[in-house]
Amino acid sequence: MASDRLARSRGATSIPPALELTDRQRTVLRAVVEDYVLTAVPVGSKGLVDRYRLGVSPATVRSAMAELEALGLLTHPHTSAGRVPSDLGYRLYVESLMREAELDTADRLMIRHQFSQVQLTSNEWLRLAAAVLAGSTRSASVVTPARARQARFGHVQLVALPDGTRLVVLVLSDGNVVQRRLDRILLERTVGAEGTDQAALDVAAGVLNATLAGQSAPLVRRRIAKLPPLAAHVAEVIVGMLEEADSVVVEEVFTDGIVNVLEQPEFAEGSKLRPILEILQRSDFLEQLVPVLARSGGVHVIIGRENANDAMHEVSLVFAPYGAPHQALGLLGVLGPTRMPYPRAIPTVRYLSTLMNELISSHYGELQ
Amino acid sequence: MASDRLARSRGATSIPPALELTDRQRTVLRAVVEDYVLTAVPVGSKGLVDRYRLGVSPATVRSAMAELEALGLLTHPHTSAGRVPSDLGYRLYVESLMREAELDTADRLMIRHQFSQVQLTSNEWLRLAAAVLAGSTRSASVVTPARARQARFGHVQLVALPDGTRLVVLVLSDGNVVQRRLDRILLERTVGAEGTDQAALDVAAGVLNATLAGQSAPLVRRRIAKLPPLAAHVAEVIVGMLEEADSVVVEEVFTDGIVNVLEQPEFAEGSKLRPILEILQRSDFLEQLVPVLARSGGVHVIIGRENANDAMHEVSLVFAPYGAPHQALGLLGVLGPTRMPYPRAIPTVRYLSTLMNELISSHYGELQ
DNA sequence: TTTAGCACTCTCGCATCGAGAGTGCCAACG
DNA sequence: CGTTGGCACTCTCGATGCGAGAGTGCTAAA
Repeated sequence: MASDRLARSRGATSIPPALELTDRQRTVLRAVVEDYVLTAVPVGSKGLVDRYRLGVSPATVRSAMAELEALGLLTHPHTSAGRVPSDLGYRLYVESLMREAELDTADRLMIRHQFSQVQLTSNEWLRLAAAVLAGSTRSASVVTPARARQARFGHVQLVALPDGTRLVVLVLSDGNVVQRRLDRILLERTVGAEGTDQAALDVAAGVLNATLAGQSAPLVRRRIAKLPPLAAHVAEVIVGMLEEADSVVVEEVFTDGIVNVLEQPEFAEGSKLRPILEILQRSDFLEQLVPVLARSGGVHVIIGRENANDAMHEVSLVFAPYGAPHQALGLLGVLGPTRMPYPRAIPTVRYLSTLMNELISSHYGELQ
Repeated sequence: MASDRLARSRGATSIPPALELTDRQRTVLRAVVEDYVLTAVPVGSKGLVDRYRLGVSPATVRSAMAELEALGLLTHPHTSAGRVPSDLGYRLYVESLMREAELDTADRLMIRHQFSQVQLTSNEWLRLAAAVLAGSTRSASVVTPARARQARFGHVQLVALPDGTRLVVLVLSDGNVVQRRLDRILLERTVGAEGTDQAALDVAAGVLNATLAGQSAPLVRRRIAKLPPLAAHVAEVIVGMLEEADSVVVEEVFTDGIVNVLEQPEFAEGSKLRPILEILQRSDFLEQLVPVLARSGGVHVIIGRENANDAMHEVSLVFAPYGAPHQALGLLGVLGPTRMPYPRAIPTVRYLSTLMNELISSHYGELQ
């Protein structure tokens, strides 16, 4: 049950199947992870016994720690420091040791209420999602708009503005709206100056709406030849708009809570948070995530070096897709130090993704 | 000529009118500022003479430095360190000592070319502006979309989508497009289920376009009573859309180059860049800037403690408005340490703001 | 199998110290 | 009289050394 909602991004660091721990080892590992996540200080045997009422002596804990270290689940910063979980240790913790801290009902209600206050189609919606994620997990959060993997024609409106410009407003089948201005000179060259008043535009829009519904860029292109001049000209523009929409996988990134990360002691040195800022500003990285998340839904956790990106050795991601299945896909998640409060982050990301799925499908109705 | 394009945000730290420097003092101050901006190391008399061929002995420079310090233009981190410009020193440098480093023609052409590649109405345009600013000045950059201070009705289209939803696509008179979904239940309650097909919507849109052109939210509201049911219902929604547009001063912030700031030695300690991140994420601060920039166009430079915000003692801003005069107003600029390459930043911000003005007015034509 | 004891190791904080950079002042010079 | 060289003085910075403290690993006993 844990494995279906969590997936590793690379097999390299997955847990060896033979890795079975004794009860004591499991208890100690759990305590070490939770203490270290809380305090950011390498944890020693003495303190652990004190704080977690383990009912055994420090010496016993020490030997358990040594075993866990031999298994690669804990590390030693140096001879005489406490233990710190390794990436593999976190992985094991996340997959089978952790007790998830679900959001309580009051939180859920409040979040739901906030979402009901803003328009689904506005960017405010995504900003809100980012703010909720960041606030609830005290990490940096990322949300990208939900987009169809292949843009399809939904509905077009052609608008003649009083200043003479002609506007194409295209509603994609995933509900997104894109617009583009028609070039005056090009327009006049193809159809002559006379035939582009609002009436003529309405006719053309009618033709396009009747013939292009649900078509992707290449299919629209194939129809162009059979259309009357004005409609054909607009259809060419529409092809461009669809192609542009296809070419962008992650068009915009909404982010919040960078300051949360800044406050973590591991990022006190400014240069350490460079990789995080880069992720948040460049969408390349998130784009790599899209296919992974699209394939299997649910929450994905990527811990430290499990990440292919070298710069992100000390960063963990907790991400989930959202959107309408087979229709539109967006990403949301949090990122912070590997020392992340997973028991909080995972349920929060999961809740938000299901909530947004739900809101989308109830608003859009049973959009074919 | 310098004073009309640069304005101080607060009079408190303005240069005393009686402050007249000898030629030597001016040369030394300029050299100190430029050396410190370059190296981030407090500059001593010896090195200054070596690097800037001042033609006098270190002792002479020392006495000039002492005079400048007495005038409040330089400071001493401690007894035995070199001199560092004070905020006032930077101010004087910016206003009368600096030789601006204009962008060369190749740069201008390249920038212009990049802008010609993207749609004016898309966010890509703003992202590009932010990227250019950040790249050219090696600071963090900020760009906000150009918005009318009061939203006015431009043109409306009502769209019946195949899935049954009804969409309001409103083009504001500043060229921005906003959209909202009509609530099905509310809609049926006011006009009955039958009268909302595309034909009926077209009629209503025609009525609205004929009566509401150029109207602001309160004026639209006054007309509602005289409209037929469907048009009246949509008009109410439009009032909401206009009011929402009015209520947001800075709706979105496009930013780039945070990593540039991160690389500056004064921000090596992570916590130092907190104020900068806050500006970039919260729009409150930028909103305060809007009225200042709107009143007098041109490039504004705010240096360190000239800024009312306490957290920004070590940060300088170089900002300019852009947009169509009396129509739409946006902000763009860079921010970095007070030790900023002003001779580069100021011309870049100025060029970009005039370029964007130009592009906007040529695209939008003579939009009354 | 668990526990207590103990020697050992390594970090961290603190104090010390000398080198180096830079200043301010003064007397001499053109 | 402005400029310059000389010189004593101050302060930071990095290296060094040292002791306290925390934590481990091992071993022998319960």
